[in-house]
Amino acid sequence: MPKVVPEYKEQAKTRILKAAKQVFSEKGYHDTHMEDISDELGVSKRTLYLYFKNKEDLFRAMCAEGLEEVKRALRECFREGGPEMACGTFFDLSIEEPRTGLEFEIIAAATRSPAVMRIQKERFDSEIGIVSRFLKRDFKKGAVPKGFNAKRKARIVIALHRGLMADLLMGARPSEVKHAWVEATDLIMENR
Amino acid sequence: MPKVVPEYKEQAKTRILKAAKQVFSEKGYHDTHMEDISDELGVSKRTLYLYFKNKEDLFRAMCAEGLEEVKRALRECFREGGPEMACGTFFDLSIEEPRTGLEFEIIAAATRSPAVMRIQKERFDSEIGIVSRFLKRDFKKGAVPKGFNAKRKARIVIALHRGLMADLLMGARPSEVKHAWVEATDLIMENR
Amino acid sequence: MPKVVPEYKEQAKTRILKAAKQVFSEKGYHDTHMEDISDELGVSKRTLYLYFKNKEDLFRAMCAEGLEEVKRALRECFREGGPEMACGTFFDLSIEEPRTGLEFEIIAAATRSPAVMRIQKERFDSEIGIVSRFLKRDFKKGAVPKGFNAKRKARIVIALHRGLMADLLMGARPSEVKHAWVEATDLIMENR
Amino acid sequence: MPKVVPEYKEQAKTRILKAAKQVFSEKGYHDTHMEDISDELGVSKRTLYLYFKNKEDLFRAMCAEGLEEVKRALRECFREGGPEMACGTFFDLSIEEPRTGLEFEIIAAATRSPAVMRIQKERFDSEIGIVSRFLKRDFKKGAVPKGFNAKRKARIVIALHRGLMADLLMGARPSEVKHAWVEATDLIMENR
DNA sequence: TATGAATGAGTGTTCATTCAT
DNA sequence: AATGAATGAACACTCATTCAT
Repeated sequence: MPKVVPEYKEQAKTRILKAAKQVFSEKGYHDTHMEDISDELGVSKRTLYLYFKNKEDLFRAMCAEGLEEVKRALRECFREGGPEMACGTFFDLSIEEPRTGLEFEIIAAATRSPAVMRIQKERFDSEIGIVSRFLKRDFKKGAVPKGFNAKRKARIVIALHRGLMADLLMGARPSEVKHAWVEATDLIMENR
Repeated sequence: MPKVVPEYKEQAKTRILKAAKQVFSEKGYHDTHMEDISDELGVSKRTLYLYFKNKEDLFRAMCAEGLEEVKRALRECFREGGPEMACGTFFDLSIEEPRTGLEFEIIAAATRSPAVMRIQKERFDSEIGIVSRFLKRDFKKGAVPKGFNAKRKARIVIALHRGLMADLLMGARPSEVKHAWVEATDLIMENR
Repeated sequence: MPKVVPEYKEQAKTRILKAAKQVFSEKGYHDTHMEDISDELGVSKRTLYLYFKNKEDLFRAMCAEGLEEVKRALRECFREGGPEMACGTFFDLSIEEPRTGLEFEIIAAATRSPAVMRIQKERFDSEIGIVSRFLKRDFKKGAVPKGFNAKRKARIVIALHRGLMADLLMGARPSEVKHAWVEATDLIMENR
Repeated sequence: MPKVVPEYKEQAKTRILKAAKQVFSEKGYHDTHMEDISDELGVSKRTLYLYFKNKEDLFRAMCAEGLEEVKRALRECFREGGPEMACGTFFDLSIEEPRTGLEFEIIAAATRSPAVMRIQKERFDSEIGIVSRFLKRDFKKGAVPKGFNAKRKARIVIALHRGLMADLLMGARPSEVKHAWVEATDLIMENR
């Protein structure tokens, strides 16, 4: 069974990360205790330390895990259909999942932890990279407008999305926010 | 003498809030200890409790204080010149001041503290309100385009700004970010 | 009252050190918990941390404190009377005080902690220094024997004493140990 | 096969004890974890528990094991040649092996554990017994001096040795320590 | 015989807060 | 108004030990 072990370990790690994300999202980093996470999983506190060196390590791993998720989601949205439609799907997806301040807490944490910063920077870059690649693809189909800069447009879209998520968190009406998003992405993408 | 006291108290509070903002920005809420703030001021820890009930109270007060600052800054920018120019000034102002994750931490904190939420929501609303009022004013000078919604545009601009600030925090090149901002605000404002 | 404070702090430290010595002697370093020490004093655990950085720091301070005590005791013994008599007094003093393994634990700890090592080395050197000074003085009164080396003799006496203390700890009969000590110091001091 | 098992068990135990001595010497009792010992051996932690009830049991066994070694070494030294020479050899042997505080830690531990105390007392008695037997033998060859007490002399020699080992541990120069040892044993043995 | 996974019980340390002056 | 001293409650983390295989 020696071959099974590493797989099992991976599974265990993944399960812990899922629970961690859940609890960190609910309570925030500092108000989340290792015990909260282990309780969520139904294991002992001690067990977490078999898989992660300490709380910070677990948090970092959770951040890194999130990176993959986002990439997947973005690719999914932009795979087919034009950019406007993709943006719409992307937004709808974003407001579906439970709204937490975790992303913003991570951004704040990044300014104080080089390790988190690295992960988060990579996340931003990935997001921009993925979106800009799709934009390039889509614009190649038509006439590329003068001065078109896919990466810049991607940055705008991603930043706007992040900013509007904060609006939602602060209780803005989803319909209003969505209208803003649609109007903005239309204007940005059309590049008339 | 009795009349002087309340004034003095206000002064003292203001000084504490300034120090608090400084330290909270540097270290974040949880890693900031009351002692750090009192040290920054050169007073005793105990003194802080003469002016604020507890740490959270102090933090809330600091958040509220920030609200006024932002309003002032926004009004300053939009007072004269068209929206494009105002946006430029606003952005330049934003990148001048030391970049910290405090704003994002507050957003995360707001999701867990109704009091902070209230303050932060008010802040968002104020920002949108101020910007939209200026937009209305400016557009009245010209022909108001069909479907023009000042508040929505304001929301977009403010959200985009917030999102791009995160880019800067994560180490994006200021020139790139500024280009994105200029391109986006142009597209959004022109509404062609 | 500002001048009183440092004195008070010294007093508090001293009281803590006394309690610490008591408990460390009884239970040994690792089985002594900070709470045991604070309980002994009737203060809160937290208070100890106002005066000492951590457990190790407290232990080190206690070791250093012991150094002074030993010096005092040795000087007292050798002040008057010839070396034989001094040795007798010294020994009697040693078996009076409660027998604990603390000294040996410190020796062991010294091999793993440079800070403790430094203190303990200083202790050994002081002991040898004090005894050798007295030996020199006493031998000057008579004819100094050929090849007389006060420091070496001092080292022998101190080492022997240390070794015999272990015998006592292991339950050797005090009278037997004292006889051994007297015979040995006689032989070593007479230098016939 | 059934006959082989007990032998194998003994071998395994011996191997564990050797590793234990190694690690306990390096790190001391409390800073040695069962895992350190199993790592040293390349087996699993759990395996240790097949041979020893618990950590303390393992430590006790290691102490007892040391007893035999010391006896062997002492007998070896004193077997031939006069006492002075034996002492020289004994000392040289002592400074050869890696110097650790383990012996002193055991002495300290003995004051708190009756089981360790018993072992250590036996060790002290054995040492004294062996040396005194040799002294008796050697002195019988010549004229036994008046008041000669072999056991007492043995106690002195052993205690002095122990005391000087501490000097070495604290960084005293080996040559100085050896000179002290030679001078002292000469004086003690000659009994002029 | 041997072990990977899991844990219960416990410790040092921290911090916001209060007491007495 | 201001503070030095003190603390209670809490948390991250550790380690010897056992379960199930």
